[in-house]
Amino acid sequence: MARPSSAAETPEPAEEAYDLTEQVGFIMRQAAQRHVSIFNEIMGSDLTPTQWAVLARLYQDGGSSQNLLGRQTAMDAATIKGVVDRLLKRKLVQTKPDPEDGRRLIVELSPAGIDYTRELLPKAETVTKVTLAPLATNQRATLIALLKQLR
Amino acid sequence: MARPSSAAETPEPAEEAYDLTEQVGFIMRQAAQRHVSIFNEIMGSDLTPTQWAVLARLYQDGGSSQNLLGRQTAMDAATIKGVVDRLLKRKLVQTKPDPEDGRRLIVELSPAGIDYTRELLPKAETVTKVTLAPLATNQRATLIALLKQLR
DNA sequence: GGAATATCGTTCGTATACGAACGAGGATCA
DNA sequence: TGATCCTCGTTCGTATACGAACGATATTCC
Repeated sequence: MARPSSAAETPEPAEEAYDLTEQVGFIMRQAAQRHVSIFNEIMGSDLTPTQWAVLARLYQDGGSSQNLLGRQTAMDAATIKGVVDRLLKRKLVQTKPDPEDGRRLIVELSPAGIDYTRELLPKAETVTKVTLAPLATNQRATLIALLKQLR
Repeated sequence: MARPSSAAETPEPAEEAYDLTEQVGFIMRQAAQRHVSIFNEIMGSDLTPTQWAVLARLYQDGGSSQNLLGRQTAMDAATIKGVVDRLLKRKLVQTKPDPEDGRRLIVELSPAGIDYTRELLPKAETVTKVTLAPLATNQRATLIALLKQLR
């Protein structure tokens, strides 16, 4: 019962067809969208994830130069500038020149920004909890460990 | 040797401080950034991940209405319009009214778009491979399974 | 048939995201 | 000291991303 073989046949067993919906990038984009949606629901639409990243970073470690702040929050120089500008407009952060380096602009939380950030911290923790809610406890640590390896 | 208890003390053991760099959202954003960077290196800067998503989806399943296409590629109506417009300008897709529904605009690959997509398929597979390269084989399946649960 | 409702595509405004280019300031080293 | 190189902040242009509102068309239901 052997099949007749022909030169045109490809001998490879089941060459996987490209399926967009199975690619990491596509799935990760969807997961990120869901996360942002949860963020907006819980934190309110007046603060974005990147803006929160800046506030949280400044709250944790105090002020730093604008470019360094960008590196710490995973934004390039152009992006962090826009974010800082918008936080400045809302007076949640304040800036001053670095006395030790004329190129640098030090960004730090304003007193109002400190209060604002402190009040939002519990909500931020909830965002993470809700995002990870579909996973079992041990799966959450696994996911985070795997994602860290992809950075 | 019991500690004197006071009303101000919190009895909880080791309240976890909020650390931005340990939150899924932040880590996922970094992983996504790395992925896009790999995508741009391999696919060339003349095509974005979302544009590729549209081409790949149309290549797999043929034309569909613009809004449906957006849902299939995880973009809202406003976003998919911009993406389709830019692909139209490059003549990689073409549109026509749906004869069965006067509201719908059918989007499909142009002949040039079919060729273009077919040529890029191997590179798209490479993008996924390179993105997942830091992980062991079994970890890759785990990561994808976990991300799918977060959508 | 006709009214309420839903979907489709479009437009506007705002916010990331990032490559590229630029001038000003700082560091290195001959 | 001076030339070279690097870093910092800024600006421009392009591309997602999405809420909100709008008119046009379909569908549903009475």
